[in-house]
Amino acid sequence: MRLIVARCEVRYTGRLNAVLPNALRLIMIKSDGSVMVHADTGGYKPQNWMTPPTVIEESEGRMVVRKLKGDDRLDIEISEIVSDVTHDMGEAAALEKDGVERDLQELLAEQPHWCGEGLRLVRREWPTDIGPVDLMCRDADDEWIAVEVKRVATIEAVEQLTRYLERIRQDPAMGACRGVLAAQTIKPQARTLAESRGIACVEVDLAVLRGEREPELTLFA
Amino acid sequence: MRLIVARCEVRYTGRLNAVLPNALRLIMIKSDGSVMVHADTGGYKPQNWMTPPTVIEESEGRMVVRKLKGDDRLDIEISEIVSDVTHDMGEAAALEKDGVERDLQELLAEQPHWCGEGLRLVRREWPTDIGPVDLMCRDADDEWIAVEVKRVATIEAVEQLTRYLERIRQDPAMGACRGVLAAQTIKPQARTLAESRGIACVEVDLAVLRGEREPELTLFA
DNA sequence: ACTTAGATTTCGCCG
DNA sequence: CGGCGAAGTCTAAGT
Repeated sequence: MRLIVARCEVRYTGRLNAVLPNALRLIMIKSDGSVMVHADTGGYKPQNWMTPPTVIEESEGRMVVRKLKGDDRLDIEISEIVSDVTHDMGEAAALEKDGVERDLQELLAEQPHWCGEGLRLVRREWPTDIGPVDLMCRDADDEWIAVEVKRVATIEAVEQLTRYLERIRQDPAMGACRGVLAAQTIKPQARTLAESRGIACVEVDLAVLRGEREPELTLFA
Repeated sequence: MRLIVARCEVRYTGRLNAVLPNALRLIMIKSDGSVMVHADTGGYKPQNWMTPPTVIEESEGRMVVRKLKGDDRLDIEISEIVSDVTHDMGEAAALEKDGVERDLQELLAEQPHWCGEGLRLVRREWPTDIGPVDLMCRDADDEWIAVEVKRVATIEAVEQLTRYLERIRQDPAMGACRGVLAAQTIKPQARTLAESRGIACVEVDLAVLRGEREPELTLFA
């Protein structure tokens, strides 16, 4: 990884055009060809960048980064170099995440009763022609239930599930299929829209699903 | 800006849990409190990070970054420091962009005929109770046309325009309002859904709108 | 303070 | 390789 602290002006042309006026910034060049231009503020995001695969040309006071395919182009004009160091970092193992939507879906697939009493799983990722339904279940009366799983459920999740239900119900055998929206958090507006469309809402707790915590019972029992 | 190259192990707990095994990485700390952990590959995105506002505690071989509000927490355990430098960068002027959705909307507002023959603009950002329609126009027959502008139009853009049309048509005077989806790129599924709902699709070219390029005519005229 | 919509979204999976 | 959906999305703007 190469770290250059320099006074520079940066131009990006490609999907749009963008200009960074001359100022002191960090230019980070990774060994995979990624180039990022960071200011000392602005958090997280580089002010300008190019993702691999790239071709980097360097000449006196100038660096041109091109995308291997396409017209994207980053022009860095360097007027003063404060520091320029390179570090060999070797391989860094990838990030291991836990608690994303997929984990939630897996846990609910194992314990579908959290989505509704007496539910049993028929299939995960039930295919429709507009995409897969997260969980397809049947209840004690053998009625079909389509479950959409989200970490945070917004109005869009309700629209998504509505589209699926529309398609599923076209099959006469599943004309009575109901919808359930299961999420760690359900936005109030999403809940309102869902209920107005007859879609049930279930807020689930990851720790409870894992048996690490008791489910909260009625507050004033 | 402080740049630390170090062998470290990083744990994030908050919205989810994530672990980065011990390896050589760059720890970037901006003066606004942003903390990013970058590997030498992986482009653009830090492997782990915390956006401001943060509180940073540092002790021997350990750094704890907490969000000022909330339970988010980054634990960096440092086993070896290769380099640790700080640079005063001052202020860096912001990025100036050109070619984002707003520019597209402005250009189409000036030349609404690209959205349909004989169209004239009534108003940009036409207000409805669920948000503003990008462009509201009338055609040669004085019929209303609601235009949704996107850089890249997905199925969500169609849903958005559909919601607007639903509301607009509740007004008896606008009961026949038509919808047009205008974008630089329209995804196939979005086009299919739009057309099945009677919404017209128009792909527009920024360079053509600016008169920098001739519109492509029929290929085999 | 909270919500909504855009982004050079990026990223990963699956066809 | 393209399309689609998730993301610790992030970020800016509006209410």
